[in-house]
Amino acid sequence: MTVRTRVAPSPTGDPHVGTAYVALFNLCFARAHGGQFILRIEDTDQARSTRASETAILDSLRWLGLDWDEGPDIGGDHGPYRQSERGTVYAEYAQQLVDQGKAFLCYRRPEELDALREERRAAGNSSALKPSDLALPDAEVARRREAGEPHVIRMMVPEDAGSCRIDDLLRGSIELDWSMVDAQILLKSDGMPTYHLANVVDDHLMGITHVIRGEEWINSAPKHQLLYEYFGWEMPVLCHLPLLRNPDKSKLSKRKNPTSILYYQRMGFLPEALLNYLGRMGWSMPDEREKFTLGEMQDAFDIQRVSLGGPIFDGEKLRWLNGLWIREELSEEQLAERLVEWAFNQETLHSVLPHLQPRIETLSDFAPQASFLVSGSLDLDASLFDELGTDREELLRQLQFALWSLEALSEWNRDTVWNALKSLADQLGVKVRDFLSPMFIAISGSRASFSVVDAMGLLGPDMSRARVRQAIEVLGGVSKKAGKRLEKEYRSLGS
RNA sequence: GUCCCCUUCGUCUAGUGGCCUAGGACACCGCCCUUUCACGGCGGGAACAGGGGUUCGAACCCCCUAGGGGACGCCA
Repeated sequence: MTVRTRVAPSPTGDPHVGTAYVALFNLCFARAHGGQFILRIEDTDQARSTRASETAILDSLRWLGLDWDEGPDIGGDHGPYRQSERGTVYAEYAQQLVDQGKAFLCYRRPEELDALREERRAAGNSSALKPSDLALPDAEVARRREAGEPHVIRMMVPEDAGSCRIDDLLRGSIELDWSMVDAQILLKSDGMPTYHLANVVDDHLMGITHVIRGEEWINSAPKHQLLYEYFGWEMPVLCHLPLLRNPDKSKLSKRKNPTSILYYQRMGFLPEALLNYLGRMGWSMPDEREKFTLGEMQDAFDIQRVSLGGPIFDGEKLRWLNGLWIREELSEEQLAERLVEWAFNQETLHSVLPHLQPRIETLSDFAPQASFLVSGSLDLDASLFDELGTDREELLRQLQFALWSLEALSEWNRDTVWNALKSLADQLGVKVRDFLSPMFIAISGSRASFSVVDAMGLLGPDMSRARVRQAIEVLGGVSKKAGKRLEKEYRSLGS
């Protein structure tokens, strides 16, 4: 048995807890059956894939204590999609399907696709585009080819009514209508495969027998099954895990909840406890014990004990569990080591001292002034903001805009943060100084602190964003309606 | 809008037809321990979404309704 987890680095490089969640279950399933667990980076989007985001997620998984097997070499290391050589392998498979009439070249332009989808949706049906919808007169195809217009390769899909049966390890058989399945692009115009093609080809070449992934993939299972049929390969067993949710039950997203593993690390959670908590999401030990190690989970693992209701990732119990680990599993010696490792080490001190040495008069000034750097959520008081003399609505607007602009940053350091905030302040016509003062409070909890952008650089993206989010809450929050209005205004800023 | 998945205390869950007047954990409340606060101990309130079947018997099986979620990209 061989199972794998596909890891898609996020555009901002945040290693997502959902990734760790799926990886954990894959690992336990594989190990419980004496099989192999492979990790595979999946990112065929050249525009956003970076080596840094790959490293970030891999490091985070390692920090959690997850380990994986090497897996067969099917060409290139874990960043194969950026190597043109590897790209052609997928192109060859796609071409093979074209030759067999199971895929076709498509010269449609993006605007045409939009129009076609809108038309279908207006007619009251799904927006799945079929081969017949996409067909162009031969002459037009020839014209576009001659003109050197880009094309993609799409897969053929059934056009008539009927349904496709998918077997799921947990849900039994699922019937999905073919009408929902569009002529999926297999090879993009840049020659890179889409996830769907890469997924099937890789899994086959790597001898994957079981695919355990998030529920969000159920709807594309027919495409994958069809591809296996087209290639004449054996289909792996599918298993769809429930999705981790925000407290409002929507799919766990960083807009509503901290989702980055780095955030939890920074918050001072032990990797064992976080992993333990993830193991309690939708799963339970046969004896219902709350605290267990990865090893214990592996040994007791039974995929059938996964419950299907989407669990809400809610930090309260995680905190309790983390406390339990600190109290019961760590000796005083070990706890001291953890603290040093976490923040109280030479390196961290050295990154802070340049900012604080000029500002302290006694050594005892240090801790109070640096405390916000090693705190989780701050004890923020709304009245601090009031002293600024800006009304709350305007403060909320500025903080929300700042948050959005910080959320969009793919690289995080004092300069990128400063550039983002500076240009935002300019666009809003606010003096940087005035714009930054509420940020000071949000980040440090006080009006007097060293440079807020330096502080954000030290705090890192997750904690900084969380602090801004917290400030917004303390100031009364942004209502759904106001949020929409602000979003519109924010979007118009750039143009 | 269309299709799919899901539905036990506020939250995480146990439960796979009789052991269920539904068990545990977090959170909450009360008491005890204690120079404070935590920790710990003891106790309390709190749920089978609704309606129909099937069955001697249904939280568990079937159907309908409702609610929630997901998917519908040259993202993964």
